[in-house]
Amino acid sequence: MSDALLWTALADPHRRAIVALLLERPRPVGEIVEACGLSQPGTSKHLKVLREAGLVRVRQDAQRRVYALDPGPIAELDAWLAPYRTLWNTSLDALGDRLDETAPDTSEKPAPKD
Amino acid sequence: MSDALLWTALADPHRRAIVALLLERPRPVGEIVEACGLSQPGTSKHLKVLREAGLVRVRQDAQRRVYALDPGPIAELDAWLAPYRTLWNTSLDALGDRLDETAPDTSEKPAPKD
DNA sequence: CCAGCATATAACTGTCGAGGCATATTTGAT
DNA sequence: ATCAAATATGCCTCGACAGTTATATGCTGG
Repeated sequence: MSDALLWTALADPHRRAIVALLLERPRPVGEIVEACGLSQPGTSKHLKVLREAGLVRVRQDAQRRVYALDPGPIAELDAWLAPYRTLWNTSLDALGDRLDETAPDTSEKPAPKD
Repeated sequence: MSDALLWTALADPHRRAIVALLLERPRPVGEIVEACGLSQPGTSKHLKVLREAGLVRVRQDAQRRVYALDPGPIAELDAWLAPYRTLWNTSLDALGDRLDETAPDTSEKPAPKD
């Protein structure tokens, strides 16, 4: 489908934070609310956007709704990225002076900031 | 810089189209205007957003301004994506055939922890 | 300097989305 | 049946942003 939903979903920093949270483990809404410091309805809305983008799925457990990450759409993102990856692999030398901006130790832990 | 600019820049479909155009080759503004079917000022505004996100650079050639893609920020996107890549390695390796990950010979930067 | 092309900026408008509060809905417990 | 807990939805406001037209800026040749 159109990846417009995917991009708009990930465009919001709160939603990226939620996605990062769910990368660690599935969580009920309450935990997510507390983690991202938003109101519960606001968080629910973000979760709805993420659901409609296919980024998360819900499992019902008593009154709780446990949200979990769905890797599919993120794989789509990776596919979108693929053509560009060749670009910086090949032109790494030419533009390398611009590329070494990030600290060399940023690839150790899966700790998405933001 | 903050990747918020990067995400918001790529959130717009016209801007993604421009980025795709510049992947093929650098282009002056006129070409981009014609390609994405927007007004010239509108296109210029999008280019400004892409510039401020670091996604494109400009080279002045007489009256023309030739825009070219800068792979740096897209590499940041790839870095953001990295933790999630492991996720679909484990769960659905059906689409995992494209994951050469970052090139193995990029000894310049320590390879993502695989 | 002047004319003309190519691009950027300004000012304005309409739309969309984020965030808040109040409320509805669903589920479990007593 | 009733109540409480957990989550979703409706309504509202406000600010951000895309897109337009008109105008300014910059560059080049004559």
